[in-house]
Amino acid sequence: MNLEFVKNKVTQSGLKFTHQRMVIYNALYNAEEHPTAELVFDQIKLANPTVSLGTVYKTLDSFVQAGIIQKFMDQNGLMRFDAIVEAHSHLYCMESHEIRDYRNVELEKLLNEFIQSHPIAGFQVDEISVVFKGFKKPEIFN
Amino acid sequence: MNLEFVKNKVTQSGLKFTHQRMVIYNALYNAEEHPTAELVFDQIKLANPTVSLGTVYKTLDSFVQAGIIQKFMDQNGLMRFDAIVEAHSHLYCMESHEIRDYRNVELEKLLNEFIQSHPIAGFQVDEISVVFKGFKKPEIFN
DNA sequence: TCGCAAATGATAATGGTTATCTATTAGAAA
DNA sequence: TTTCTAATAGATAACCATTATCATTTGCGA
Repeated sequence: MNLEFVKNKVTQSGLKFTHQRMVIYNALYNAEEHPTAELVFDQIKLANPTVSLGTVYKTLDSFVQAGIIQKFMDQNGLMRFDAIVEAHSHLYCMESHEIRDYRNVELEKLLNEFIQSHPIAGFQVDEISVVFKGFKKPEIFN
Repeated sequence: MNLEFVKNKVTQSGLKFTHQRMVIYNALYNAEEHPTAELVFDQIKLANPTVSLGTVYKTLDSFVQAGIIQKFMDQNGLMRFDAIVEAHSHLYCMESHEIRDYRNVELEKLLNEFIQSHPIAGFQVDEISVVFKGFKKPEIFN
């Protein structure tokens, strides 16, 4: 992971660049799934035993405020974080509760066109998020 | 509200019919928004002061297990309940945090066709839920 | 009407998240 | 480089929606 890249990410929004922020951004950026604060904490604590869980929470929240990461609530009420800021949909496995990204420009186009041509009375749509619920086929999903 | 309708709803899935279940189903069925357990509790407690919050939680959960209502997690990590079991999308107001139903058969058709023609490798989709995030126009939305 | 499994009510426990408060530190200014 | 200060980190307690526990009550089939 490029230190300069992370430093720029953190600094660009006026946040001070600290070791903790470096490590936490890094862990999130490299995570396969959409980790909770606790999962990020577990990921970094071996190499950084002095970083506290509270700092992980606060740091992730700072990143969200700064717009360099996203967060969302999963079906179990856990806050999950995501280094990808672009709009995207999710796959949710109802068995394993895993959550993966799903991006498809055709789908985005389809939805945008739909909402353009079918405006909702009394409501202005800024963002459309789709969750595909189902079951992963284990042999391929990992 | 028709007592027989509620009684059938509750009984059809093998649940015993109690006063509490009558009152709780009723409150949910007539709710405009998608209430939390606590909101349902507030709704019924004046007329039913002996019903406990724990019972509301347990009862709503029984209904979900029985398939006669739905539940979902909102963006703030609150569990919300919904008497409408048919698949439908939601409007989420980022200002007031209100959640409303949105049903559109064209949209459902569009999404089903999309997923038919664009199967996701390693994942079997059973349900598609869409959240339109934006802002309500107060004069119309209520 | 009886008997019992299911449901209720009261209460405590859980656990993810947030708040608080003191010590530390990044980064601007001198 | 040194100094200064607001921002940040760490430790800890508090919060609060939800769940678990358990004794009591009750719907409903026999």
